[in-house]
Amino acid sequence: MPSLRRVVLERLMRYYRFLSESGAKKPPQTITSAQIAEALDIDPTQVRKDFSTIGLLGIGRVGFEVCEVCRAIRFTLGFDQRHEAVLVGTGHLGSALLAYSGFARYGLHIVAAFDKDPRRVGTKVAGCTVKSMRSLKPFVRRHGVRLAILTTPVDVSQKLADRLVSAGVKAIWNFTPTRVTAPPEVLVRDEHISLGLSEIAYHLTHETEHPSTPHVRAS
Amino acid sequence: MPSLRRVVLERLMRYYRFLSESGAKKPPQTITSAQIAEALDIDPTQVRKDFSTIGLLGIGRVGFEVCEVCRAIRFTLGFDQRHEAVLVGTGHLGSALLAYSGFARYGLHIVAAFDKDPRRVGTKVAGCTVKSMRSLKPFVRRHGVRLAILTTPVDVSQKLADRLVSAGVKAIWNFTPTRVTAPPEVLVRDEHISLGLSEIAYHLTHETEHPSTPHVRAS
DNA sequence: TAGATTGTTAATCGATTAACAATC
DNA sequence: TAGATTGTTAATCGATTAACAATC
Repeated sequence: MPSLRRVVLERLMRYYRFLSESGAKKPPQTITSAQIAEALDIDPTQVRKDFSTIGLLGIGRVGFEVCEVCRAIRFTLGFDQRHEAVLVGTGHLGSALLAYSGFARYGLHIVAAFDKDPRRVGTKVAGCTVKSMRSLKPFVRRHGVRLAILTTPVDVSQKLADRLVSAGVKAIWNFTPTRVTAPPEVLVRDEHISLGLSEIAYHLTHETEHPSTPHVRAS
Repeated sequence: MPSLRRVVLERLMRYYRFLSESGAKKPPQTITSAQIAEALDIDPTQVRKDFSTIGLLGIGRVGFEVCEVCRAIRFTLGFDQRHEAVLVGTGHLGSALLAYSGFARYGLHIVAAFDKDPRRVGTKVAGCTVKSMRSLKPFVRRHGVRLAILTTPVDVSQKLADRLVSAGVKAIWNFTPTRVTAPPEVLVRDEHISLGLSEIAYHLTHETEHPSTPHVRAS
């Protein structure tokens, strides 16, 4: 299977969230691409194409089996695998992520938290004991952790990333406002809140000028 | 000026962050599109095209004046305006956003926080007194607030959005994992963390299979 | 069977990149 | 002036949408 583009992965996630949630309420056995498209504001052809990309075949005149779709997406995105992560920076955002219980259903488990502040080291955040930065690299090595979540305040991001990469992580989920680079084989996903802000601020500023601007949904 | 696409707005934000940060250290008067492109991993032509879109002209053989670029981006994205926002939901993530001091430089000011939990109402979070949900609509109306930040746990998002829209907000910044819809003139920007997770989980799952996959940077 | 829905190819659309004359 | 850099048009690339025969 060729490697999937980011836009496709994100749509797969949206399908999965929609189907697994609505399935929880009242399980419909099957669903058509048109119904999914309607709910998520996506073109029905796009839905069928995405499904076909991950090897899902529908049934003519009927649609797709919800369970089968969910299973295929879980398989493709690797939700049934166990992904262990370390989190660095136990400020507000770090605590929020530690406390978030929704990750487990996607196979993500934060196994340790680290902080530079000695007053925080040893305390518990969301049931997770905060470790000192000194123990970061050995921990990652010893446990073979492949994902690091960066929620440090500022400016130390790149150095931290370098250390993590040399310790062996294969992906960095960067919530700091600083850009981070890594070798090609290490995925860096930036979640800069300021990117969202650009769209918000622009809209609020120009909203009165262009009342008829067609609505473009984010995400 | 025609309305700018999301990708353009996000690139403008990245230019702005880079130029205003690097300018803080050691102010170079001018910078070339190639230098910006190099730093941000963007095509130099793209940089020039974006600048030309917002009416910025460079100087042949020299490049662009950093201050002028920053000013033009600030003007276009509306950072010099004052944007007031209410925040709904003072859990971990809500607190993190309230405590984040970086918004002000983009003109964003969170003027009030609201929570359903009576035990939280009246307490202070990051210097902001938490108000009851009953007072949300009147507050938005009275102060003419145009942006709402949603950091509630789950499932109440759509109802809340409807109330906020009827109270007059023009944009919703949605950090909840639930999809929210609004009339065309109201911008909804979703910051679903799970979308990022799709890319992370996929990479971690398939990383060993495709060691030679070209590196695509996020953000 | 008839008709709704799929799977896929072709057409369109938009965004990115290349090329290059104009400019300082 | 010579040469580096811009601004813009044209070419490419990729993603989305339309069309429609195949299918259940």
